[in-house]
Amino acid sequence: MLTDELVKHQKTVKTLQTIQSEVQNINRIALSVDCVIFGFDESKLKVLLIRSDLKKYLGKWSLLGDLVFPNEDLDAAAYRILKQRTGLSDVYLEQVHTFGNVNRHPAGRVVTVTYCSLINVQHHKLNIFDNELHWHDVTSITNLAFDHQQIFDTCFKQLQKRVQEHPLGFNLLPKKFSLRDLQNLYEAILDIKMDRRNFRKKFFSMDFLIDLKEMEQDVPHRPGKLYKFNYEKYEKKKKKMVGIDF
Amino acid sequence: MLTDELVKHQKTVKTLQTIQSEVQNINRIALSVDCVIFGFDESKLKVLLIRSDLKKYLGKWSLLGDLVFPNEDLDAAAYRILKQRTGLSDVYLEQVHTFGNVNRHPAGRVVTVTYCSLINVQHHKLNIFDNELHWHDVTSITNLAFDHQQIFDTCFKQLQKRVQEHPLGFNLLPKKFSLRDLQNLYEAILDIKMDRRNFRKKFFSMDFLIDLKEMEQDVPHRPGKLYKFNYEKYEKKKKKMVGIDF
DNA sequence: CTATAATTGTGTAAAATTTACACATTCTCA
DNA sequence: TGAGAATGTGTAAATTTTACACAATTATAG
Repeated sequence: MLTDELVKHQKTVKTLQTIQSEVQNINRIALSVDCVIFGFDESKLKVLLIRSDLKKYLGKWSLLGDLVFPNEDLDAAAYRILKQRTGLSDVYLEQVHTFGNVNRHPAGRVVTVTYCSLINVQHHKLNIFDNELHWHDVTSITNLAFDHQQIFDTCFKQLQKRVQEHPLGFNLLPKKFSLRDLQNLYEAILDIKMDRRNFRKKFFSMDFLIDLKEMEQDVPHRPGKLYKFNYEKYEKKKKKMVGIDF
Repeated sequence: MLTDELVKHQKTVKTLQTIQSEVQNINRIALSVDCVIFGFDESKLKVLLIRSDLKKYLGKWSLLGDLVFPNEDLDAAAYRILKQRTGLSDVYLEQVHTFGNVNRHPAGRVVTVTYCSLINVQHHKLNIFDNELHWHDVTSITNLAFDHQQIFDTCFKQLQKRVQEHPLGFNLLPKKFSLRDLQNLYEAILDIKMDRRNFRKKFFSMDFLIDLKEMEQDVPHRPGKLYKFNYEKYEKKKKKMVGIDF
Protein backbone atom coordinates (compact mmCIF):
# COMPACT_ATOMS: atom_id res chain seq x y z
CA MET A 1 0.00 0.00 0.00
CA LEU A 2 2.72 2.41 0.97
CA THR A 3 4.63 1.39 -2.12
CA ASP A 4 1.57 2.00 -4.24
CA GLU A 5 1.35 5.48 -2.88
CA LEU A 6 4.96 6.15 -3.65
CA VAL A 7 4.70 4.91 -7.18
CA LYS A 8 1.59 6.92 -7.75
CA HIS A 9 3.28 9.97 -6.34
CA GLN A 10 6.34 9.68 -8.54
CA LYS A 11 4.14 9.11 -11.52
CA THR A 12 2.27 12.34 -11.04
CA VAL A 13 4.99 14.66 -9.83
CA LYS A 14 6.24 16.55 -12.81
CA THR A 15 9.66 17.95 -13.35
CA LEU A 16 10.01 21.56 -14.37
CA GLN A 17 11.18 20.32 -17.75
CA THR A 18 8.04 18.28 -18.27
CA ILE A 19 5.89 21.23 -17.37
CA GLN A 20 7.87 23.62 -19.51
CA SER A 21 7.43 21.30 -22.42
CA GLU A 22 3.71 21.07 -21.88
CA VAL A 23 3.40 24.81 -21.45
CA GLN A 24 5.54 25.69 -24.43
CA ASN A 25 4.41 23.14 -26.92
CA ILE A 26 1.49 20.83 -26.99
CA ASN A 27 -1.12 22.42 -24.83
CA ARG A 28 -1.44 25.91 -26.14
CA ILE A 29 -4.71 27.54 -26.99
CA ALA A 30 -5.62 30.82 -28.61
CA LEU A 31 -6.84 33.30 -26.03
CA SER A 32 -8.90 36.36 -26.81
CA VAL A 33 -10.48 39.25 -24.97
CA ASP A 34 -13.95 40.56 -25.68
CA CYS A 35 -15.02 43.93 -24.36
CA VAL A 36 -18.61 44.79 -23.56
CA ILE A 37 -18.67 48.57 -23.38
CA PHE A 38 -21.92 49.95 -22.07
CA GLY A 39 -22.63 53.59 -22.66
CA PHE A 40 -25.17 55.97 -21.30
CA ASP A 41 -26.57 58.57 -23.65
CA GLU A 42 -29.68 60.71 -23.47
CA SER A 43 -31.08 58.56 -20.70
CA LYS A 44 -30.63 55.38 -22.67
CA LEU A 45 -28.29 52.49 -22.15
CA LYS A 46 -26.22 51.54 -25.19
CA VAL A 47 -23.50 49.06 -26.06
CA LEU A 48 -20.64 49.29 -28.53
CA LEU A 49 -20.62 46.74 -31.33
CA ILE A 50 -18.82 46.14 -34.59
CA ARG A 51 -19.69 44.10 -37.64
CA SER A 52 -18.26 40.64 -37.43
CA ASP A 53 -15.14 40.09 -39.53
CA LEU A 54 -16.21 36.63 -40.50
CA LYS A 55 -18.15 35.47 -43.50
CA LYS A 56 -19.97 32.92 -41.40
CA TYR A 57 -21.47 35.76 -39.39
CA LEU A 58 -21.86 38.16 -42.29
CA GLY A 59 -23.94 41.12 -41.29
CA LYS A 60 -24.12 40.13 -37.66
CA TRP A 61 -22.91 42.35 -34.88
CA SER A 62 -20.22 41.32 -32.47
CA LEU A 63 -18.34 42.50 -29.41
CA LEU A 64 -14.95 44.19 -29.50
CA GLY A 65 -12.40 41.44 -29.35
CA ASP A 66 -9.06 40.22 -30.49
CA LEU A 67 -6.32 37.76 -29.58
CA VAL A 68 -4.09 38.19 -26.55
CA PHE A 69 -0.38 38.27 -27.32
CA PRO A 70 1.81 35.66 -25.68
CA ASN A 71 3.91 38.30 -23.94
CA GLU A 72 1.12 40.52 -22.78
CA ASP A 73 -0.65 40.66 -19.40
CA LEU A 74 -4.30 39.76 -19.72
CA ASP A 75 -5.61 43.08 -18.40
CA ALA A 76 -3.18 44.92 -20.64
CA ALA A 77 -4.51 43.02 -23.62
CA ALA A 78 -8.01 44.13 -22.77
CA TYR A 79 -6.99 47.79 -22.69
CA ARG A 80 -4.96 47.43 -25.88
CA ILE A 81 -7.77 45.75 -27.75
CA LEU A 82 -10.29 48.32 -26.62
CA LYS A 83 -7.97 51.13 -27.70
CA GLN A 84 -7.29 49.44 -31.01
CA ARG A 85 -10.94 48.94 -31.81
CA THR A 86 -12.34 52.22 -30.55
CA GLY A 87 -9.57 54.68 -29.75
CA LEU A 88 -10.77 54.75 -26.15
CA SER A 89 -8.05 54.76 -23.54
CA ASP A 90 -9.44 56.37 -20.40
CA VAL A 91 -11.89 53.61 -19.58
CA TYR A 92 -11.82 51.30 -16.58
CA LEU A 93 -12.32 47.65 -17.53
CA GLU A 94 -13.50 44.94 -15.23
CA GLN A 95 -13.20 41.25 -15.92
CA VAL A 96 -16.49 39.38 -15.92
CA HIS A 97 -16.24 35.79 -17.10
CA THR A 98 -14.27 33.47 -19.35
CA PHE A 99 -15.98 31.48 -22.07
CA GLY A 100 -14.18 28.41 -23.28
CA ASN A 101 -16.30 25.90 -25.13
CA VAL A 102 -14.32 24.13 -27.82
CA ASN A 103 -16.58 25.13 -30.67
CA ARG A 104 -17.41 28.66 -29.76
CA HIS A 105 -15.31 30.15 -32.56
CA PRO A 106 -15.38 28.97 -36.18
CA ALA A 107 -11.69 29.66 -36.78
CA GLY A 108 -10.58 27.14 -34.19
CA ARG A 109 -10.25 26.80 -30.45
CA VAL A 110 -10.40 30.25 -28.90
CA VAL A 111 -11.04 30.85 -25.23
CA THR A 112 -12.21 34.37 -24.53
CA VAL A 113 -11.99 36.44 -21.39
CA THR A 114 -14.67 39.10 -21.25
CA TYR A 115 -14.29 42.56 -19.82
CA CYS A 116 -16.99 45.10 -19.18
CA SER A 117 -17.24 48.84 -18.70
CA LEU A 118 -19.79 51.58 -18.37
CA ILE A 119 -19.10 55.05 -19.70
CA ASN A 120 -20.81 58.25 -20.72
CA VAL A 121 -21.12 58.35 -24.48
CA GLN A 122 -20.71 62.11 -24.56
CA HIS A 123 -17.50 62.09 -22.54
CA HIS A 124 -15.68 59.54 -24.63
CA LYS A 125 -15.08 60.25 -28.27
CA LEU A 126 -14.65 57.22 -30.48
CA ASN A 127 -11.67 57.69 -32.78
CA ILE A 128 -11.81 54.54 -34.83
CA PHE A 129 -14.79 53.37 -36.77
CA ASP A 130 -13.61 50.21 -38.45
CA ASN A 131 -16.24 47.55 -38.97
CA GLU A 132 -19.03 50.08 -38.49
CA LEU A 133 -18.30 50.55 -34.82
CA HIS A 134 -21.16 52.30 -33.14
CA TRP A 135 -23.50 52.46 -30.21
CA HIS A 136 -26.60 50.26 -30.14
CA ASP A 137 -29.56 50.43 -27.83
CA VAL A 138 -29.27 47.54 -25.40
CA THR A 139 -32.95 46.84 -25.82
CA SER A 140 -32.36 46.05 -29.47
CA ILE A 141 -29.51 43.58 -28.96
CA THR A 142 -30.36 40.19 -30.35
CA ASN A 143 -28.68 37.47 -32.32
CA LEU A 144 -25.08 38.56 -32.07
CA ALA A 145 -22.26 36.70 -33.81
CA PHE A 146 -20.39 33.77 -32.20
CA ASP A 147 -21.57 33.20 -28.63
CA HIS A 148 -21.61 36.94 -28.11
CA GLN A 149 -25.28 37.01 -27.26
CA GLN A 150 -24.58 34.82 -24.25
CA ILE A 151 -21.58 36.93 -23.32
CA PHE A 152 -23.61 40.10 -23.63
CA ASP A 153 -26.40 38.70 -21.48
CA THR A 154 -23.95 37.64 -18.78
CA CYS A 155 -22.30 41.05 -18.75
CA PHE A 156 -25.57 42.91 -18.71
CA LYS A 157 -26.82 40.98 -15.70
CA GLN A 158 -23.55 41.51 -13.94
CA LEU A 159 -23.70 45.23 -14.70
CA GLN A 160 -27.19 45.51 -13.26
CA LYS A 161 -26.01 43.82 -10.11
CA ARG A 162 -22.82 45.81 -9.72
CA VAL A 163 -24.47 49.13 -10.29
CA GLN A 164 -26.61 48.52 -7.25
CA GLU A 165 -23.67 47.59 -5.06
CA HIS A 166 -21.14 50.17 -6.16
CA PRO A 167 -21.32 53.78 -7.29
CA LEU A 168 -20.41 52.99 -10.90
CA GLY A 169 -23.15 55.22 -12.10
CA PHE A 170 -21.50 58.50 -11.30
CA ASN A 171 -18.90 58.10 -14.01
CA LEU A 172 -21.70 58.32 -16.48
CA LEU A 173 -23.02 61.65 -15.42
CA PRO A 174 -21.58 65.07 -15.99
CA LYS A 175 -19.44 66.24 -13.06
CA LYS A 176 -22.40 68.27 -11.92
CA PHE A 177 -25.65 66.42 -12.13
CA SER A 178 -29.21 66.71 -10.95
CA LEU A 179 -31.07 64.06 -9.04
CA ARG A 180 -33.25 63.59 -12.07
CA ASP A 181 -30.14 62.74 -14.11
CA LEU A 182 -29.16 60.21 -11.49
CA GLN A 183 -32.56 58.62 -11.38
CA ASN A 184 -32.78 58.42 -15.17
CA LEU A 185 -29.49 56.59 -15.08
CA TYR A 186 -30.62 53.94 -12.66
CA GLU A 187 -33.94 53.54 -14.37
CA ALA A 188 -32.19 53.05 -17.70
CA ILE A 189 -29.68 50.52 -16.45
CA LEU A 190 -32.06 48.54 -14.28
CA ASP A 191 -34.97 48.96 -16.63
CA ILE A 192 -37.40 49.82 -13.85
CA LYS A 193 -39.32 52.87 -12.67
CA MET A 194 -38.59 54.26 -9.24
CA ASP A 195 -40.46 56.54 -6.88
CA ARG A 196 -38.94 59.99 -7.12
CA ARG A 197 -39.26 60.92 -3.47
CA ASN A 198 -37.94 57.62 -2.17
CA PHE A 199 -35.08 57.72 -4.63
CA ARG A 200 -34.03 61.14 -3.36
CA LYS A 201 -34.42 60.08 0.23
CA LYS A 202 -32.24 57.04 -0.37
CA PHE A 203 -29.40 58.98 -1.89
CA PHE A 204 -29.52 61.79 0.61
CA SER A 205 -29.44 59.32 3.48
CA MET A 206 -26.34 57.65 2.02
CA ASP A 207 -24.81 61.09 2.36
CA PHE A 208 -22.39 60.82 -0.54
CA LEU A 209 -23.81 63.72 -2.53
CA ILE A 210 -22.33 67.19 -2.27
CA ASP A 211 -24.76 70.03 -2.87
CA LEU A 212 -23.00 72.39 -5.28
CA LYS A 213 -25.41 75.28 -4.64
CA GLU A 214 -25.87 75.60 -8.35
CA MET A 215 -28.82 75.05 -10.59
CA GLU A 216 -29.27 73.40 -13.95
CA GLN A 217 -29.04 75.77 -16.94
CA ASP A 218 -31.03 75.77 -20.14
CA VAL A 219 -33.49 73.10 -19.21
CA PRO A 220 -37.03 73.55 -20.55
CA HIS A 221 -38.58 73.44 -17.09
CA ARG A 222 -37.87 74.38 -13.52
CA PRO A 223 -34.11 73.83 -13.01
CA GLY A 224 -32.95 71.33 -10.41
CA LYS A 225 -30.10 71.59 -7.96
CA LEU A 226 -26.72 70.24 -9.00
CA TYR A 227 -24.66 67.75 -7.03
CA LYS A 228 -21.39 65.90 -7.24
CA PHE A 229 -20.42 62.54 -5.78
CA ASN A 230 -18.17 62.47 -2.73
CA TYR A 231 -15.77 59.69 -3.66
CA GLU A 232 -13.48 60.30 -0.69
CA LYS A 233 -16.24 59.84 1.79
CA TYR A 234 -17.46 56.77 -0.03
CA GLU A 235 -14.04 55.15 0.04
CA LYS A 236 -13.82 55.65 3.78
CA LYS A 237 -17.28 54.40 4.61
CA LYS A 238 -17.38 51.49 2.18
CA LYS A 239 -19.64 48.82 3.53
CA LYS A 240 -18.69 45.34 4.37
CA MET A 241 -21.80 43.60 3.27
CA VAL A 242 -23.26 41.40 5.95
CA GLY A 243 -26.70 39.91 5.90
CA ILE A 244 -28.02 36.66 4.59
CA ASP A 245 -30.59 37.35 1.97
CA PHE A 246 -31.86 35.02 -0.72
CA MET B 1 -12.22 61.23 -46.09
CA LEU B 2 -14.55 58.59 -47.38
CA THR B 3 -11.60 56.94 -49.12
CA ASP B 4 -9.62 57.05 -45.91
CA GLU B 5 -12.41 55.24 -44.15
CA LEU B 6 -12.56 52.59 -46.81
CA VAL B 7 -8.84 51.99 -46.77
CA LYS B 8 -8.83 51.78 -43.00
CA HIS B 9 -11.72 49.37 -43.10
CA GLN B 10 -10.09 47.06 -45.61
CA LYS B 11 -6.89 47.14 -43.62
CA THR B 12 -8.55 45.92 -40.44
CA VAL B 13 -11.05 43.45 -41.79
CA LYS B 14 -9.50 40.04 -41.52
CA THR B 15 -10.13 37.10 -43.75
CA LEU B 16 -11.03 33.81 -42.18
CA GLN B 17 -7.64 32.53 -43.33
CA THR B 18 -5.79 35.27 -41.54
CA ILE B 19 -7.70 34.61 -38.37
CA GLN B 20 -7.25 30.87 -38.63
CA SER B 21 -3.54 31.37 -39.01
CA GLU B 22 -3.41 33.59 -35.95
CA VAL B 23 -5.51 31.23 -33.94
CA GLN B 24 -3.65 28.12 -34.97
CA ASN B 25 -0.10 29.34 -34.90
CA ILE B 26 1.43 32.40 -33.49
CA ASN B 27 -0.83 33.54 -30.75
CA ARG B 28 -1.32 30.50 -28.58
CA ILE B 29 -0.92 30.45 -24.85
CA ALA B 30 -0.98 27.70 -22.25
CA LEU B 31 -4.24 27.72 -20.34
CA SER B 32 -4.76 26.11 -16.97
CA VAL B 33 -7.53 25.65 -14.46
CA ASP B 34 -7.07 26.02 -10.72
CA CYS B 35 -9.71 24.71 -8.33
CA VAL B 36 -10.30 26.21 -4.91
CA ILE B 37 -12.27 23.57 -3.06
CA PHE B 38 -13.63 24.76 0.24
CA GLY B 39 -14.77 22.15 2.70
CA PHE B 40 -16.76 22.33 5.86
CA ASP B 41 -15.79 19.95 8.64
CA GLU B 42 -16.56 20.00 12.32
CA SER B 43 -17.72 23.58 12.14
CA LYS B 44 -14.55 24.71 10.48
CA LEU B 45 -13.90 25.96 6.98
CA LYS B 46 -11.11 24.18 5.14
CA VAL B 47 -9.53 24.25 1.72
CA LEU B 48 -7.90 21.49 -0.34
CA LEU B 49 -4.25 21.99 -1.22
CA ILE B 50 -1.39 19.98 -2.63
CA ARG B 51 2.36 20.38 -2.47
CA SER B 52 3.64 22.32 -5.43
CA ASP B 53 5.29 20.22 -8.12
CA LEU B 54 7.94 22.78 -8.74
CA LYS B 55 11.36 23.11 -7.21
CA LYS B 56 11.03 26.88 -7.16
CA TYR B 57 8.13 26.50 -4.75
CA LEU B 58 9.54 23.53 -2.87
CA GLY B 59 7.53 22.88 0.24
CA LYS B 60 4.88 25.43 -0.58
CA TRP B 61 1.24 24.57 -0.90
CA SER B 62 -0.70 25.20 -4.05
CA LEU B 63 -4.17 24.92 -5.52
CA LEU B 64 -5.39 22.00 -7.59
CA GLY B 65 -4.54 22.87 -11.14
CA ASP B 66 -3.44 21.59 -14.49
CA LEU B 67 -3.42 22.51 -18.15
CA VAL B 68 -6.54 22.59 -20.28
CA PHE B 69 -6.43 20.36 -23.34
CA PRO B 70 -6.89 22.00 -26.72
CA ASN B 71 -9.94 19.91 -27.50
CA GLU B 72 -11.66 20.20 -24.14
CA ASP B 73 -14.38 22.57 -23.00
CA LEU B 74 -13.18 24.85 -20.24
CA ASP B 75 -15.74 23.69 -17.69
CA ALA B 76 -15.03 20.08 -18.59
CA ALA B 77 -11.36 20.67 -17.97
CA ALA B 78 -12.14 21.97 -14.51
CA TYR B 79 -14.11 18.83 -13.64
CA ARG B 80 -11.46 16.57 -15.14
CA ILE B 81 -8.64 18.24 -13.27
CA LEU B 82 -10.53 18.13 -10.00
CA LYS B 83 -11.26 14.46 -10.51
CA GLN B 84 -7.68 13.76 -11.48
CA ARG B 85 -6.26 15.49 -8.46
CA THR B 86 -8.74 14.36 -5.82
CA GLY B 87 -11.01 11.64 -7.15
CA LEU B 88 -13.98 13.93 -6.54
CA SER B 89 -16.62 13.86 -9.23
CA ASP B 90 -19.92 14.90 -7.68
CA VAL B 91 -18.96 18.48 -7.00
CA TYR B 92 -20.42 21.59 -8.57
CA LEU B 93 -17.77 24.02 -9.77
CA GLU B 94 -18.28 27.68 -10.36
CA GLN B 95 -15.95 29.88 -12.31
CA VAL B 96 -14.59 32.83 -10.38
CA HIS B 97 -11.88 34.75 -12.18
CA THR B 98 -9.08 34.42 -14.71
CA PHE B 99 -5.53 35.39 -13.83
CA GLY B 100 -3.24 36.16 -16.71
CA ASN B 101 -0.15 38.13 -15.86
CA VAL B 102 2.75 37.17 -18.08
CA ASN B 103 5.06 36.16 -15.27
CA ARG B 104 2.67 34.43 -12.94
CA HIS B 105 4.08 30.96 -13.68
CA PRO B 106 7.79 30.11 -13.71
CA ALA B 107 7.48 27.53 -16.49
CA GLY B 108 6.30 30.07 -19.03
CA ARG B 109 3.19 31.96 -19.94
CA VAL B 110 0.19 30.28 -18.36
CA VAL B 111 -3.18 31.94 -18.02
CA THR B 112 -5.31 30.27 -15.37
CA VAL B 113 -9.06 30.17 -14.98
CA THR B 114 -10.10 29.59 -11.38
CA TYR B 115 -13.06 27.57 -10.22
CA CYS B 116 -14.47 27.32 -6.75
CA SER B 117 -16.65 24.95 -4.80
CA LEU B 118 -17.92 24.36 -1.30
CA ILE B 119 -18.53 20.84 -0.05
CA ASN B 120 -18.96 18.85 3.12
CA VAL B 121 -15.72 17.09 3.91
CA GLN B 122 -17.54 14.12 5.41
CA HIS B 123 -19.73 13.58 2.34
CA HIS B 124 -16.93 13.51 -0.19
CA LYS B 125 -14.21 10.95 0.13
CA LEU B 126 -10.89 11.87 -1.41
CA ASN B 127 -9.53 8.98 -3.47
CA ILE B 128 -6.23 10.35 -4.62
CA PHE B 129 -3.57 11.71 -2.35
CA ASP B 130 -0.75 12.63 -4.69
CA ASN B 131 1.34 15.58 -3.62
CA GLU B 132 0.09 15.30 -0.04
CA LEU B 133 -3.39 16.39 -0.95
CA HIS B 134 -5.30 17.29 2.17
CA TRP B 135 -7.59 19.74 3.89
CA HIS B 136 -6.15 22.87 5.50
CA ASP B 137 -7.82 25.31 7.83
CA VAL B 138 -8.57 28.46 5.86
CA THR B 139 -7.35 30.53 8.78
CA SER B 140 -3.88 29.04 8.36
CA ILE B 141 -3.54 29.73 4.64
CA THR B 142 -0.58 31.92 3.91
CA ASN B 143 2.20 32.16 1.41
CA LEU B 144 0.96 29.75 -1.22
CA ALA B 145 2.97 28.90 -4.34
CA PHE B 146 2.74 30.91 -7.57
CA ASP B 147 0.10 33.64 -7.30
CA HIS B 148 -2.15 31.18 -5.53
CA GLN B 149 -2.43 33.31 -2.41
CA GLN B 150 -4.05 36.04 -4.49
CA ILE B 151 -6.29 33.50 -6.18
CA PHE B 152 -7.28 32.01 -2.86
CA ASP B 153 -8.08 35.42 -1.39
CA THR B 154 -10.22 36.31 -4.39
CA CYS B 155 -12.14 33.05 -4.18
CA PHE B 156 -12.63 33.29 -0.44
CA LYS B 157 -14.11 36.78 -0.69
CA GLN B 158 -16.37 35.64 -3.50
CA LEU B 159 -17.47 32.64 -1.47
CA GLN B 160 -18.37 34.82 1.49
CA LYS B 161 -20.42 37.03 -0.76
CA ARG B 162 -22.18 34.25 -2.60
CA VAL B 163 -23.06 32.33 0.51
CA GLN B 164 -25.11 35.30 1.66
CA GLU B 165 -26.95 35.62 -1.61
CA HIS B 166 -27.62 31.98 -2.42
CA PRO B 167 -28.35 28.90 -0.36
CA LEU B 168 -25.00 27.28 -1.06
CA GLY B 169 -24.63 26.39 2.54
CA PHE B 170 -27.16 23.59 2.59
CA ASN B 171 -25.00 21.31 0.50
CA LEU B 172 -22.56 21.30 3.37
CA LEU B 173 -24.92 20.02 5.97
CA PRO B 174 -26.31 16.56 6.44
CA LYS B 175 -29.71 16.14 4.79
CA LYS B 176 -31.25 16.62 8.17
CA PHE B 177 -29.69 19.42 10.11
CA SER B 178 -30.35 21.48 13.20
CA LEU B 179 -30.45 25.23 13.28
CA ARG B 180 -27.28 25.15 15.31
CA ASP B 181 -25.57 23.29 12.47
CA LEU B 182 -26.75 25.94 10.07
CA GLN B 183 -25.57 28.78 12.23
CA ASN B 184 -22.18 27.17 12.81
CA LEU B 185 -21.83 26.97 9.09
CA TYR B 186 -22.49 30.63 8.46
CA GLU B 187 -20.34 31.67 11.37
CA ALA B 188 -17.46 29.57 10.05
CA ILE B 189 -17.67 30.84 6.50
CA LEU B 190 -18.26 34.47 7.30
CA ASP B 191 -16.01 34.42 10.34
CA ILE B 192 -18.48 36.30 12.49
CA LYS B 193 -20.71 35.58 15.47
CA MET B 194 -24.46 35.90 15.07
CA ASP B 195 -27.32 36.31 17.50
CA ARG B 196 -28.98 32.94 17.87
CA ARG B 197 -32.55 34.20 18.15
CA ASN B 198 -32.28 36.60 15.24
CA PHE B 199 -30.60 33.97 13.12
CA ARG B 200 -33.52 31.58 13.71
CA LYS B 201 -36.06 34.30 13.06
CA LYS B 202 -34.36 35.18 9.78
CA PHE B 203 -34.41 31.64 8.47
CA PHE B 204 -37.92 30.87 9.62
CA SER B 205 -39.20 34.05 7.99
CA MET B 206 -37.58 33.05 4.68
CA ASP B 207 -39.75 29.99 4.96
CA PHE B 208 -37.44 27.59 3.12
CA LEU B 209 -36.95 25.19 6.02
CA ILE B 210 -39.07 22.10 6.38
CA ASP B 211 -39.57 20.91 9.96
CA LEU B 212 -38.90 17.16 9.87
CA LYS B 213 -40.51 16.55 13.27
CA GLU B 214 -37.41 14.70 14.29
CA MET B 215 -34.77 15.39 16.86
CA GLU B 216 -31.01 15.15 16.86
CA GLN B 217 -29.62 11.88 18.18
CA ASP B 218 -26.55 11.25 20.29
CA VAL B 219 -25.70 14.82 21.02
CA PRO B 220 -24.19 15.55 24.43
CA HIS B 221 -26.89 18.08 25.28
CA ARG B 222 -30.54 18.76 24.72
CA PRO B 223 -31.26 17.63 21.14
CA GLY B 224 -32.48 20.18 18.63
CA LYS B 225 -35.14 19.84 15.97
CA LEU B 226 -34.10 18.68 12.51
CA TYR B 227 -34.90 20.47 9.27
CA LYS B 228 -34.29 20.15 5.58
CA PHE B 229 -34.05 22.81 2.92
CA ASN B 230 -36.97 23.29 0.56
CA TYR B 231 -35.18 23.70 -2.77
CA GLU B 232 -38.37 23.62 -4.81
CA LYS B 233 -39.89 26.50 -2.96
CA TYR B 234 -36.64 28.41 -3.17
CA GLU B 235 -36.42 27.96 -6.93
CA LYS B 236 -39.93 29.32 -7.34
CA LYS B 237 -39.53 32.32 -5.09
CA LYS B 238 -36.00 33.27 -6.11
CA LYS B 239 -35.54 36.95 -5.64
CA LYS B 240 -34.65 39.41 -8.25
CA MET B 241 -32.44 41.65 -6.23
CA VAL B 242 -33.51 45.26 -6.43
CA GLY B 243 -32.29 47.99 -4.18
CA ILE B 244 -29.38 50.37 -4.45
CA ASP B 245 -27.06 49.84 -1.54
CA PHE B 246 -23.45 50.85 -1.24
C1' DC C 1 -48.19 89.77 -19.42
C1' DT C 2 -50.53 85.83 -18.22
C1' DA C 3 -52.04 81.25 -18.18
C1' DT C 4 -50.51 76.67 -18.80
C1' DA C 5 -47.55 72.82 -18.67
C1' DA C 6 -43.80 70.57 -16.80
C1' DT C 7 -40.79 69.46 -13.31
C1' DT C 8 -38.61 70.26 -8.83
C1' DG C 9 -38.75 69.89 -3.90
C1' DT C 10 -40.67 68.34 0.23
C1' DG C 11 -43.10 65.16 4.68
C1' DT C 12 -45.56 61.78 6.88
C1' DA C 13 -47.78 57.74 8.25
C1' DA C 14 -47.88 52.74 7.85
C1' DA C 15 -45.52 48.60 7.15
C1' DA C 16 -41.67 45.76 7.24
C1' DT C 17 -37.25 44.59 8.84
C1' DT C 18 -33.48 44.54 11.97
C1' DT C 19 -31.52 44.63 16.36
C1' DA C 20 -30.78 43.85 21.22
C1' DC C 21 -31.75 41.22 24.85
C1' DA C 22 -33.31 37.04 29.17
C1' DC C 23 -35.37 33.12 30.93
C1' DA C 24 -37.60 28.72 31.21
C1' DT C 25 -37.13 24.03 29.22
C1' DT C 26 -34.93 19.77 28.01
C1' DC C 27 -31.51 16.64 27.97
C1' DT C 28 -26.81 14.56 29.26
C1' DC C 29 -23.44 13.35 32.35
C1' DA C 30 -21.18 12.84 36.62
C1' DT D 1 -30.48 13.84 41.44
C1' DG D 2 -28.15 18.01 40.71
C1' DA D 3 -25.15 20.71 37.66
C1' DG D 4 -24.05 21.99 33.17
C1' DA D 5 -25.02 22.95 28.52
C1' DA D 6 -27.68 23.89 24.73
C1' DT D 7 -32.44 24.49 22.83
C1' DG D 8 -36.60 27.21 22.15
C1' DT D 9 -39.10 31.29 22.51
C1' DG D 10 -41.11 36.96 22.50
C1' DT D 11 -40.99 41.72 22.71
C1' DA D 12 -39.87 46.40 22.43
C1' DA D 13 -37.08 49.85 20.10
C1' DA D 14 -34.80 51.38 16.18
C1' DT D 15 -34.25 51.49 11.46
C1' DT D 16 -35.56 51.06 6.82
C1' DT D 17 -38.82 50.78 3.21
C1' DT D 18 -42.90 51.94 0.98
C1' DA D 19 -46.83 54.53 -0.66
C1' DC D 20 -48.56 58.64 -1.61
C1' DA D 21 -50.03 64.54 -2.77
C1' DC D 22 -49.34 69.23 -3.10
C1' DA D 23 -47.08 73.67 -3.36
C1' DA D 24 -43.23 76.24 -5.65
C1' DT D 25 -40.52 77.41 -9.64
C1' DT D 26 -39.45 78.05 -14.33
C1' DA D 27 -40.12 77.91 -19.45
C1' DT D 28 -43.15 78.42 -23.07
C1' DA D 29 -47.05 79.60 -25.84
C1' DG D 30 -50.55 82.65 -26.64
